[in-house]
Amino acid sequence: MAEMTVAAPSPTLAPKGERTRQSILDRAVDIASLQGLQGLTIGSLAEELGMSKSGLFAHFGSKEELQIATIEAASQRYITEIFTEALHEPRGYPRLVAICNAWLSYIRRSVFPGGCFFAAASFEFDSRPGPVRDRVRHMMDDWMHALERSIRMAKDEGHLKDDVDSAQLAFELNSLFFGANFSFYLRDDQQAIERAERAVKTRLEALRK
Amino acid sequence: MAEMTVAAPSPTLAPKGERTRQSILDRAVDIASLQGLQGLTIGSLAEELGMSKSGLFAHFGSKEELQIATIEAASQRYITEIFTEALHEPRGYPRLVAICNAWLSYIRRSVFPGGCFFAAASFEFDSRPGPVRDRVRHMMDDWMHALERSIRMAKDEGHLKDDVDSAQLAFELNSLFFGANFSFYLRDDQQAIERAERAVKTRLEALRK
DNA sequence: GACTAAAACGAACGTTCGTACTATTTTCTC
DNA sequence: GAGAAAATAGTACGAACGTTCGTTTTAGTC
Repeated sequence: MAEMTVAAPSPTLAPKGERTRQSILDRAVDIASLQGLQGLTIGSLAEELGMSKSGLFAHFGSKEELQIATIEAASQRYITEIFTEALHEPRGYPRLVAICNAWLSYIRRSVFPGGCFFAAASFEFDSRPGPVRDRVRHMMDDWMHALERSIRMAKDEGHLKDDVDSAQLAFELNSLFFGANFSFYLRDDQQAIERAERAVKTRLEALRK
Repeated sequence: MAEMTVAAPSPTLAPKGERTRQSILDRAVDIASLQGLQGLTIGSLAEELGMSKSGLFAHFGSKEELQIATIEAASQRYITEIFTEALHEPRGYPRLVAICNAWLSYIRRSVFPGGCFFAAASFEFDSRPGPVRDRVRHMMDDWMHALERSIRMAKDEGHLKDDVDSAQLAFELNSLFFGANFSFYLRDDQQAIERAERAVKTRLEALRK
């Protein structure tokens, strides 16, 4: 067969393996958000990508490593979605509101096709000790701390009352986010996001200085 | 071997099959709360109960039927735990508070060893169409409606402000419950339940008439 | 363009999955 | 306590699981 390298696939700088790995994980994240991290299987993932089980498997070495890499890939998507735009807002109250809105928008737009990857993973692995649970937990600890930090900044900027308990408020906001996910995806409640918006707004304004 | 029916196993009136079925489901509910409804397998369930796969299988006819029966069994435990005592409280505000406290107590006591069965099932099946999702959804619709009803009763009794939106408040309370489950089981946050209690109390008292 | 290393494949492993069928044991009823 | 009915066990099945291995193809380097 003639060698007709018509055009380089694209001016990608990363080596082939890295590119494939990324495309595997992109798909893995979507599947896991629909079927769970347990329901994510190597065979069906390979089939969807049109590659062999063994070829795919070689990238990770074990199912557990695939799950962990999938969590890592999902983190990146999550962080991008929730923080990227919000960080353009001035620190304090505006940024906090932006984060809340970004979260609810992320649900409405189904950034993960099966709903928030981490809400699902949290409830799937909350009682299954092991490296996968550890990673999910670590990610959620990071997220909660980031949320607390943005609340603390709003206090520091003098936007929220001084006696606001950051961890308490972060707990409440996160609960509303997960509640929105629940009502939106399981109950098909189109009002779920408005409800969460309203609750967030009411709560924040009550604590405003 | 001599027939030594020393004592009737117990003065049970239900036929054998029914008794076995119930003991299977009791165990199935616990396993599913830990491993998920997907992770609940017939083989391991049979082994734990010391019976054959086929013998167990015959009770249900399919894995899907086992899952549905497990959901049904979990509903009963749920309803008992959340409502039985609370219904002794006078209708209105006291009963609403009792339901909230029962929910949080149900988490603290790990009534299901892996955390709330329905929180887990909701996030596991929210995007997986089929009879199992339908049952989970139906159960959760019932639960939310029951919660709304108890809020409406509190309004009718004149305990809550007239402009309280029952569906909105039910959404917020349920979100806090799920949030407590999340923080308690995934993050091992011992304060999770107090936080939820505090948030519930603050919210309810703000709406009190 | 040749050489090397990385990447992907194909086939097979042992195990477990859910399910089907038949035989045996146990329970219930008269 | 005999007979019918229900419950359980045993065995087998095809498919899918995660994983291993040896081979072949591809990509990157001089």
